[in-house]
Amino acid sequence: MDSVFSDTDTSCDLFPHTDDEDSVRGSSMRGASPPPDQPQQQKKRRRGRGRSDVSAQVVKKSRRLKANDRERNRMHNLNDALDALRGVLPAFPDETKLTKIETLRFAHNYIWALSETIRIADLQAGRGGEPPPLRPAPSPASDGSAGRCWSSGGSSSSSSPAYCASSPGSPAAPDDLLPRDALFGFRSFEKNVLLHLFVSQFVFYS
DNA sequence: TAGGCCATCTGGTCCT
DNA sequence: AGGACCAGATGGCCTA
Repeated sequence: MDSVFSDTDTSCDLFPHTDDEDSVRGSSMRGASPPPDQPQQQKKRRRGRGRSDVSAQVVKKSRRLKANDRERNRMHNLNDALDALRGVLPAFPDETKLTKIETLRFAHNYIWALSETIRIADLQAGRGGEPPPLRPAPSPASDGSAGRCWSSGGSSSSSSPAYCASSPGSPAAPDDLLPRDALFGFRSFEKNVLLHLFVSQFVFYS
C-alpha cells in the first residue's frame, strides 16, 4: 500500500516496450538503424524528432497512469465487495480473515446450505414427518469457472453427485448431513457453521 | 526457503 | 477515443 505510489513512479519511468514510438525513448534507443555511437551530424534530427516523441511519451505515460489508477480503484472496489461478503458470512472472531477464494467458496456453500434449510423447512411444514433427503450440493462443475476453483482442491467433486447417504432421521454423525463437496477444503469453523445449520434444522423440525 | 496470497502494473480486447 | 474488464507478470509479505 504505502509503497504503491513509489512503485508507480518508478515503474512508469521504465515503460519497457511500447510500439515504434517507444523505440526512441532514451538516448540509446534510436531504433535499429543507428547504433548508439552516432556521429554528431544526426544530433539535430534527433533533437527535432525527440521533442515530438517526448510529448507523445508524456501523453502515453499520462494515459497509463490514469489507467493504472482506474485499475487500482477497480480492484479496491472488488475487494470492498469481498469484504462486504465476508461481513455477512458467519465467522468466529479468533479466526483469521478468509482469503478471497475461501470467501467465494464459503459463500457459495453457505447460500446452498441456507436454501437447503429453507427448502426442507417448507417441505416439513407442508406435510410434516421426517426431513427429506438433502439435494446434492450445487455442482461447481456446472459452470467452467467455478469448476476450476473447486477442482483445484484435488477432489473429484465434479463427478460425484455427493448426495447425503445417511438417514436424516438419525443424524448421528453431523458430517453425514452435508455433501462432501460442501465441506471440502474448508477451515474447521466454516465446516462447523454449515454443520450447525443442518444440525439445528433437525433439532427444529424433527 | 518454498509456497501461498496479495497488490500493482501492463498490454490486449471489448464496449460505449 | 476513452473506459471497463481481463489475464499474465512481478515483487513483497507471511507462514510452515
